[in-house]
Amino acid sequence: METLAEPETITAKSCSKRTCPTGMAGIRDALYVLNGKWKLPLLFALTDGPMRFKDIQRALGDITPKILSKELKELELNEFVVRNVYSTTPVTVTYGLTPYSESLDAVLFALKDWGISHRKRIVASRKADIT
Amino acid sequence: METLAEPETITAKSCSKRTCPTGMAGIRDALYVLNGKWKLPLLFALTDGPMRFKDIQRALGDITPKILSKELKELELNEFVVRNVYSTTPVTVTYGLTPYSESLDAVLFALKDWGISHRKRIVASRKADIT
DNA sequence: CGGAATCCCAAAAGATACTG
DNA sequence: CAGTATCTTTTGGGATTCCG
Repeated sequence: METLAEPETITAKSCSKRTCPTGMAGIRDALYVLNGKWKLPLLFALTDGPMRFKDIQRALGDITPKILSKELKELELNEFVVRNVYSTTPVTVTYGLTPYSESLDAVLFALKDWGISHRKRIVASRKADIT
Repeated sequence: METLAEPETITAKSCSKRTCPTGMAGIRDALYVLNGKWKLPLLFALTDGPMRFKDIQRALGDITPKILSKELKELELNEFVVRNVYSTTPVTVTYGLTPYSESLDAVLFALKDWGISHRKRIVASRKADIT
């Protein structure tokens, strides 16, 4: 996995129109790195502090070790996550967020808040259907 | 496609810990509705106003009509998009954003901004590699 | 133009088992 | 515990063709 798609040179410094190439490219770049079913939930789970492999697995519910391992590696590659190994017996490994990962906070929170309020809306409209 | 995953009843009203079940569920709910490669770019593209099918296709680059059609239907189902039909000959169809879709603005902007600055970071570090 | 229909493929994700 | 290895399934997405 690479860290980013080919860098289509972007010239504009800022964009008034929201669909300007830069804006669209921004969306796509972000999605390119945060793709898949697990990366955002994973990052969110780690915001409380480093966790061990098995604990992450439990926190995310039904992710298999294979997938989890792969996702963690990709997050490491993109410098969102650090892997720490402790020489206990048996060995202990934790995964924690990097300082750079904090740059994603706005995205994470916006997404979380929206998800929560969206669910409320859906639930409310379902009740209305019944009534 | 349904509009939301099964409504695991959430009790907590607010969360101090970021990884509390509600927060995690929020992320997953959001991702459930905004999944795939195209939904966010699509919503972003429409923020400048309604567009016709073919124009959307061009704006997104290489999306095929089949996929575009499917994605638009899902966005319609979730009340982010409205389909407008004009009885011209041949018929004209436009897709526009609903008021509810504005609730996604924070997500869209956060994602776009992050993507832009992330690219800058990558490009800068590549130059550093060369130097 | 605005799609639907059909066929096809690669990649993502899951199940299961196994190892140091 | 912290993963790896294999295998299988799913599904997202693309190519092409065709129709009103």
